[in-house]
Amino acid sequence: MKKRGGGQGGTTAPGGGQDARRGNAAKMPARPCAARRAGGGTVKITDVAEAAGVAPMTVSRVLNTPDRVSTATLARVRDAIAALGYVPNLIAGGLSSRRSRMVAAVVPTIAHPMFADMIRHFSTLLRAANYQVMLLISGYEEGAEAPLVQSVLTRRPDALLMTGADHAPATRALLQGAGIPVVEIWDVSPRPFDMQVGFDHAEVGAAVAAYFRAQGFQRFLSLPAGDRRARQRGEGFSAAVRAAGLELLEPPAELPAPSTITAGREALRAMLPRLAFPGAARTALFCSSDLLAFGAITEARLAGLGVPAQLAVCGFGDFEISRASAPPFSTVTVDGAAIGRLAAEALLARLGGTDAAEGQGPAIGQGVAMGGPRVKVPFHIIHRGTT
Amino acid sequence: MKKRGGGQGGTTAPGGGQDARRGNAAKMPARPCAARRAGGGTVKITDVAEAAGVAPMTVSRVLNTPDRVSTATLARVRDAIAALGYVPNLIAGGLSSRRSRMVAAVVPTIAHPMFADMIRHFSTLLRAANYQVMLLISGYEEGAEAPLVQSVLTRRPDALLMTGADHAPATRALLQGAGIPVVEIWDVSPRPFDMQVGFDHAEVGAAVAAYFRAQGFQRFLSLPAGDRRARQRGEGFSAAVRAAGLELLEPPAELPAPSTITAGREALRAMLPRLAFPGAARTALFCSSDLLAFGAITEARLAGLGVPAQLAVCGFGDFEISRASAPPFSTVTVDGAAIGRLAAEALLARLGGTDAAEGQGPAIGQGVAMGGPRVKVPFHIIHRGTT
DNA sequence: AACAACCATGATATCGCTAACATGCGCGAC
DNA sequence: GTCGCGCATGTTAGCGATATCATGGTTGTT
Repeated sequence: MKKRGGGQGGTTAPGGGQDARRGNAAKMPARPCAARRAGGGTVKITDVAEAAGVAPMTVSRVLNTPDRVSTATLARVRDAIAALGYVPNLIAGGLSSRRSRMVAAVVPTIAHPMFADMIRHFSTLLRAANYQVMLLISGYEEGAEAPLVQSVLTRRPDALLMTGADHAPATRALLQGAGIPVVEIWDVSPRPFDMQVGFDHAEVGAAVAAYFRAQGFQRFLSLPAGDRRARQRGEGFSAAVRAAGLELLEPPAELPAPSTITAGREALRAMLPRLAFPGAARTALFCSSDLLAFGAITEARLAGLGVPAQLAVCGFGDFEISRASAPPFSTVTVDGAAIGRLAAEALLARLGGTDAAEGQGPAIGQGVAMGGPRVKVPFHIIHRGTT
Repeated sequence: MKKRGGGQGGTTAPGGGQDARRGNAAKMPARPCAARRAGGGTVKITDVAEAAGVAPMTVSRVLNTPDRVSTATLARVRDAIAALGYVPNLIAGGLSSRRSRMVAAVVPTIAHPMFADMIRHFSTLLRAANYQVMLLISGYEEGAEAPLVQSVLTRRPDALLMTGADHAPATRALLQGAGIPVVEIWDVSPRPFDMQVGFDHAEVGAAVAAYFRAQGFQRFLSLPAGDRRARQRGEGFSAAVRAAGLELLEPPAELPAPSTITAGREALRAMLPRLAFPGAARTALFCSSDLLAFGAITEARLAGLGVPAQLAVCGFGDFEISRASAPPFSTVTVDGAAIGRLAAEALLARLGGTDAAEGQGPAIGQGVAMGGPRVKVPFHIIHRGTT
């Protein structure tokens, strides 16, 4: 009673026949706003049904399974929808159908170009299948994930994308309870929670070490940022160097996460005494991020250190700056777009293909074979002038 | 009937008394997963109510207005919630209460550090008031906004943040119909849709021009990226130069949006013939983004052009690279964090303060006076070595 | 001592939409 | 001609929570 009287915004519509106005609205398709306001609330499916002279269920079909509605009815209902400016209420629809048509994506940061790329491709594919992506930024703190996941599960996403493969027991329990498809990206682990699309970060470090060794370097340094996967890359590098019995410089204090140019500069400055003395051997530096690498190169040149003559540098991420700064520097590239795409395809396959409204066959067969639940995407070292 | 038999995932629970199992669950708080699975579906509020021996409404109160529940009941219900691993269904709650506890934020890109900053602060404040932020990436295409807004309105956000102040009529109609608070950020316009927190981009350009003129420059160049607000900044700069009757070089073909380092390099390379000939006058360059500025500086130095001796450069955005590259370059800074914060406070004020669950007084009086609906945040030119 | 005011809790009726089943109609097959 | 099948549409009954009003017990007040 009172409920219906006051609109959402708290405004009260002056007295007047609702039904009469709605009847009018159907004949005046040019004034959606007027129609909207007249009702004192928002337009709902029954209003459209009434205007089009059909049952609400038919309107629902027009929106969700238009091919099961006759052409004439379809047109009539669509006209009514346009005339009234009807915007479906997915909250109600979701409650009824038990599908939210929403996929949540948890990433540590959006500032990282590679994550931005991944998300873009992931969203595009899901949107084409009629899912909306809800993006959640978790940061790099370890304990922040579970509350975030709990809060998003509250909205009953149909599927979940998580960054990283190691989760707190609390998080795992939540995911288990939710019973929805989950894809972990950007990392692989021996014990995936559900599906995975990523790569082994330690392998990246090892590959960079091998790459440097093949060029005859005898002295190595690793600068990893403070997050878990950056440390894994650094550790893979250091382990390979140690295994080969070569010299590994001890890095300065731990760097922040996410990485910054400034951190790279400061770390390199701290290392200068061991890099720039007369007769120092060439050193091969691996940075866990291109931002660190750019900072290190900047500082090295300011200090008069030859790059790559005295210090060779390889970054990670293939950010634009690695290509576009002078000189361009070597880095490791991972196809972030592919990760986003593969993750989306993996989820869509589990969700039962694309939506009927846009259906062009199942999402599988797109040229990608999701053999198992675990997909490793390749990475490559790009040789530029700094190695 | 059939509905209740099969769970969400399509699995069927083997025969067995549900009620008996649930009774057990209440006595075995250590096994939430078992409890969850036993029901054949997800745990709902009635399950918790039964386990705690109260009415569903009381459980709802525990979750939403805990101060209206007696201490003893509170504890009992909370135990039951933990024991069953209950995750509230906000889809159902939202339908009933007509509040989604969700605020949608539409931004053109998340790659831009300033947007990332804004969003972070915006989200933090809203989350503290028990709202979730749904982030939507619109890109820089003009027509993409309306469909995006329509699709998000489908989820009935309680409020909306939009980037920019100029929207297509279709978008405005949608917003009007939604009847929710809207804050436009990152720009101000003479005719705000609802609330605004931003600054005048043309003023930025004009200020940079004045700054250069004060240093005696006679020759100017503007490199704006292809998006609307970047062009406004460029236009403000050019207009000021023209108004002063000074020389304004014609820039090369339009740059892309969002801006890149590479675009800055290429644009500067294209301009070299008019900048680097013998006896050329000093030129003052304003770039609509720090990425363009970095590219331009990089290319200028490669071409042997003295910076700032022959080419002075000022960027926009105060990205890390403007501070951390060598040399650091001049730029315009806007407090993105403040925009995010002010936008959040403006919305919260309209939404009626923070949620009761976390309530610590209204959001107003946080030290910021939202006088009118339109807040202009200041910008500053940061002088570094390149001007 | 009687009554109002208040507090904690419960019962009931939706919120707007869709799954599942029901209906009626047209059309081809035998 | 009649049966049966399939299509377009309608009817009914929730989805899981909360707004609102109702209830019974407790406290404070004159």
